[in-house]
Amino acid sequence: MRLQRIGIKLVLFSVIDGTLRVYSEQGNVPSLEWTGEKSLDQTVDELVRRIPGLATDQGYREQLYTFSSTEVSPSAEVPLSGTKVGEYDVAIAYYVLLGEHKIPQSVRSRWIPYNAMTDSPDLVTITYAVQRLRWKIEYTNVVYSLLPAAFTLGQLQRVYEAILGKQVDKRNFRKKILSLGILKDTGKKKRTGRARPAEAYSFKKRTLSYVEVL
Amino acid sequence: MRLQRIGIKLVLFSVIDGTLRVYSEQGNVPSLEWTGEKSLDQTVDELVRRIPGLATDQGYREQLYTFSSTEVSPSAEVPLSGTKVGEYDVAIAYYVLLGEHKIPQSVRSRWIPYNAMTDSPDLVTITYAVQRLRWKIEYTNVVYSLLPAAFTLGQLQRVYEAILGKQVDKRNFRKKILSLGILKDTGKKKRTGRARPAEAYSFKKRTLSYVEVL
DNA sequence: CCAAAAGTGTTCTGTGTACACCCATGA
DNA sequence: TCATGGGTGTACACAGAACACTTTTGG
Repeated sequence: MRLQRIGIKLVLFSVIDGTLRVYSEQGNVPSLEWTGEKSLDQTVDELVRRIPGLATDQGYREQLYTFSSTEVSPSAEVPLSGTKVGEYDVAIAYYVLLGEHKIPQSVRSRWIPYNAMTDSPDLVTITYAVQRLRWKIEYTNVVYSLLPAAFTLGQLQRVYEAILGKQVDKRNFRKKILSLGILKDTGKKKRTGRARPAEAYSFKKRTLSYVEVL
Repeated sequence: MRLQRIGIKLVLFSVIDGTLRVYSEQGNVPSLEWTGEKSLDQTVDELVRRIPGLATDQGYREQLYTFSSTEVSPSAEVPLSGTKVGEYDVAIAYYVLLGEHKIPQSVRSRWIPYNAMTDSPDLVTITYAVQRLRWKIEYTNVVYSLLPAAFTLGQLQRVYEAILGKQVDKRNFRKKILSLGILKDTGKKKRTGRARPAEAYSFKKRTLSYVEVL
């Protein structure tokens, strides 16, 4: 029985300055060997805690895929050709969503716009993570994890636009998002720029829930 | 560094006699320890080959999830509470789709209707696999892997109904499936029951392709 | 002639999408 | 007063869903 090295890879997302970004050092996504001493979850926690300025127990987490360095068969989910698992035989990839407000200014230089990661060895993982995230925001309330407790519809829309990579119509966006019934109006106002204050909303639930598409 | 045991679990699906079934022995889904000597893919192959009456390189395969026996954090994808990974510390689950015509009559007794698996220790895995399969047939042509090269629209509809667990309207089903443009009319006829022969269709592509929802 | 499955259209409803202007505020 | 973002309604196109009868065949 050959010794296997199992790694955990973490794609950390945040929407900062209206741009979807990932945390990266030297073009790589954070990773850690899983030794089996702790659970997978605890290992992911540890990986998050190692990121400058972050605590654990923050944000939304989801397992993405388990990549194998020797994978050959066609996979429906992930375009495997070109997949790098780096120094590991198997890498279990996760993504985590963090609100901009939880990331100290001082460490934001390591948060890179995801579409500037084209040369990263982790490109496949990142691309797949973005795809999964795009799917997820369409039919769940996950974006709660990228926003502060209270926010304006404008802020919310900018988060969606950053993730989807395209602009959406303001009126249609509001109509749809309000019809989903996942937001509650706080009755307060909030100013985002230097212009007119906007109504502040919050999520009814700040845990993942699937949206009634009816 | 503690020694970890990594398992591969396999949910084998087929639609037999109009019912979605999984292969099971004593209520368990096939599994195998992954020793690291072969790739994950090769190990899955080996697991398929061990099933009575089956060859490898058959059907559609997709990785589902990597379960950890010590998982505690809430997962969006999979309801983890109650997840059993059996004798392993970590289990990587896959599902495979096989056409009824590839399964010898003599071994069909081990193919159990999926909704009769309520007492299986693999219930969570199976349930999740069914959910993923349901999603997948909505926006891809995966069902090709559950049907012979030529089939009638009636057969196709019965496969959909078995997977979705509900009946669908014949006219609406035909309208939609034909509009997707994934089928081609063979010009031949095929008789399924003892009644009027039906037009035979085949899939334009028998590899996974995503369907243009327009 | 009967049982069994094949085949075929129309109507309604709801959702997505396109689209333009006025309002409140701070600088 | 100007720049900035907030806020609002309508019309059209398309897709999903409901719904019933005739046809072809073998037994």
